[in-house]
Amino acid sequence: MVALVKEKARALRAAPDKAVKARVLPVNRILRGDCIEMMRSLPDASIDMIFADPPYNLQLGGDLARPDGSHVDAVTNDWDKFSSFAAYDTFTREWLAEARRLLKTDGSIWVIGSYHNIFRVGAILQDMGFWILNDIIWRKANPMPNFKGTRFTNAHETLIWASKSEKSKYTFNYRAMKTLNDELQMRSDWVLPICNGQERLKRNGTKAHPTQKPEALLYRVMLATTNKGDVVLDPFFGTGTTGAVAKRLGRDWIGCEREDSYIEVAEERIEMALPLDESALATMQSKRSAPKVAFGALVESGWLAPGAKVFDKKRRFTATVRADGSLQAEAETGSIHGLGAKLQGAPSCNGWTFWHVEHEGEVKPIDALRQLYLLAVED
Amino acid sequence: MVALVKEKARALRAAPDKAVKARVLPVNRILRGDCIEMMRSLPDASIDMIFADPPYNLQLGGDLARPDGSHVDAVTNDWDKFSSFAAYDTFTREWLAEARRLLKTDGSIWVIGSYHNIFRVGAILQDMGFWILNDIIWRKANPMPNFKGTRFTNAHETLIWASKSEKSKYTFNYRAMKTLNDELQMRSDWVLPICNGQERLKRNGTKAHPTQKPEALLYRVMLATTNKGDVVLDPFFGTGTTGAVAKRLGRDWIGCEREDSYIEVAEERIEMALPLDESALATMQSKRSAPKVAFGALVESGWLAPGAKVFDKKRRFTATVRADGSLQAEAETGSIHGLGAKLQGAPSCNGWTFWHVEHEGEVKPIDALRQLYLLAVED
DNA sequence: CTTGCTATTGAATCTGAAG
DNA sequence: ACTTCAGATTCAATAGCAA
Repeated sequence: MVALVKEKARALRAAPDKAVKARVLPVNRILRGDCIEMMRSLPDASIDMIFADPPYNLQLGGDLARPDGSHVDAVTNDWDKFSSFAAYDTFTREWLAEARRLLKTDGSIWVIGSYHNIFRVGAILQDMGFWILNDIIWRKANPMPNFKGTRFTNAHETLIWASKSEKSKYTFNYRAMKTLNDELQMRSDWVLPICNGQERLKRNGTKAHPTQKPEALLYRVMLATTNKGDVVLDPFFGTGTTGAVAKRLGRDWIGCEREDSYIEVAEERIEMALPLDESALATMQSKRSAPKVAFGALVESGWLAPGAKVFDKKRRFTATVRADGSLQAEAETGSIHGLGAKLQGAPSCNGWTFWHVEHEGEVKPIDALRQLYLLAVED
Repeated sequence: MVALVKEKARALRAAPDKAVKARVLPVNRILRGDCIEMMRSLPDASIDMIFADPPYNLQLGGDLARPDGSHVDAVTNDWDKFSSFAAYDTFTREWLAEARRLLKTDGSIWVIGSYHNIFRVGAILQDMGFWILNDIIWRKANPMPNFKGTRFTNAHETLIWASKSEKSKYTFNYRAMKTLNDELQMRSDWVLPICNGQERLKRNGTKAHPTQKPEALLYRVMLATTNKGDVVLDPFFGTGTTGAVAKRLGRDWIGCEREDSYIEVAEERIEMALPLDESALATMQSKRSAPKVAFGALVESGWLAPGAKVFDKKRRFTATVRADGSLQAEAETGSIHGLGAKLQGAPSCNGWTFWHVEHEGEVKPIDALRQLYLLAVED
């Protein structure tokens, strides 16, 4: 078994294309069984992102009744019972160790929980060398009230997003998140409704799973921290929200699940999920991934003549464009960035937005010329 | 010393009236020195509530500059430096052990932190036998942005509220909280602005303390979980927000603080604090903010599928919805507002009223979908 | 006195590819 | 593993000053 796993890992590193991935990884399938054992069958460093919704260890007391006398359907399943915090910690370390082995160097992991378990999970993540990137608050738009009036209404859950290590070059689709949030940076608190209505899966008229997560939550997680074609693993698959959203978003997925009844519901659900087509899947790209244009290219191709004057917005500084794309301001010379930084006495400067020109009677940053150049060069 | 402490504890249990309390407890005073040593001088089971704002162990890297080149004034104080997680844990266990000894059987403790430290604090609290009652999210109305676009904006801090044990008959003023929240149960997420403006204490023109907490936060904590005349201890007193609010609410307080400069500011501040009348309370506690709806939220939650077509009223322009909530019209992409403006050649555009969809056989502005979404999401 | 513009600032684990 | 350098990147609130 171990030899097989190693061979698979080699294959994956050697040629990570689609066919190879499908051959060495059981992609888009549910692995039936204990998640730790199932993870052991997968090769090292093969997973891009892990989403985990482990048991919360809720420690509920007796039955809970609403003020009208009706019974509250609490999470009382065996899988949520642990004899002690120590037992829960052992369980957590075991599945996280496998998760860590499976993650690629630049991969990241999400874990969701409540105050019952999330502090233990977070501390263990840190102890194991994961690097916390954010803690995210899912603020429930419609939480269950605190019927007895003994505490604050528990109206949120916490997600931890962590990279495999401090050095990981993790995926974060900043532009897509900013777009999704009406052109403001996406914050660490997310307002989303809980999973109910049509979305809530039923079996024989009752809820198929006690803690089904809303697809909107997974949608945001996956859009933010994976790319198309990435492999997402969910060790506690349940009714397959992760798989359904992954399929819609063009990501590959692997799920681990013990309970036959959940697997059955999940398979049916994912079967029915429709993948989005290419154009709908596209997201706003960050400038970082855009093709680079050297300032010199604008000079070469005549968008800006050598000898032209550029200046900062307040016209405190003026410089002359030289034939090689460098700038000169009195005795100082340098690149658009370097000279801008030098003149301001700043550690760095984005010359594209710092320097301006007069173009068609208007003052514009030279970045505007770059945009025009790019449009002209395309096709 | 130990004998004296025991005698004090006896006196306190025997006759816990005001005069005795003042004789055996250094009430309404700042204890100058290391918090663990200072706590050792106080008698067992003498404190009703502890509010602690310990160092967060931020582990910051190098300098950080804003996009405009200005410098971010980070927390670089020695008191926030620890050599490792293990060292931080040891420190945490030590001060929490004293805190636990000082707490009355039915007392409770609040600890505030960020993802850097709060998971460790929470796990240690549980290991020591404290019983977590809620984790509370302080959603900052005006957090510092993520200047480099590398993560989600860190827009909240976490508070843990725990009783001394599972059996504690802790104080929770349910009615007061409900009144404060417009007759709705107070939730576990609190929207409050950060401490700035007039409230932010200055010394020689610069902030007196790098991490001063807003009084509104302490106000809610104390109003919810203490009664008038209770003794509140703050082991990390800083500039004395806890003391100022305690005085205004008619609670007694004890603070521990090492730094002379903080003590000086705190003493002056508390001296000036006046008991506040009830009517002022309503204005200083901000109501729950109506969450704004981003167009992306409609996409995430399935009200509008990626790939759907939107168009202006006269159907001059058509665009396709993409996965991140951006729109695409031929070669152009952008947000609902930005693309609307671009296509019309207008300086700006309200995308909510400009773009329309077909919904239930009718053409409606997408704003109508937003209204439906809000109705569905409201409590 | 009001309105509008600009500058400042807040618990921050804050770049990445090429050489 | 190191350095170098192009160049990407910010939201809300408050204070101060000008009009």
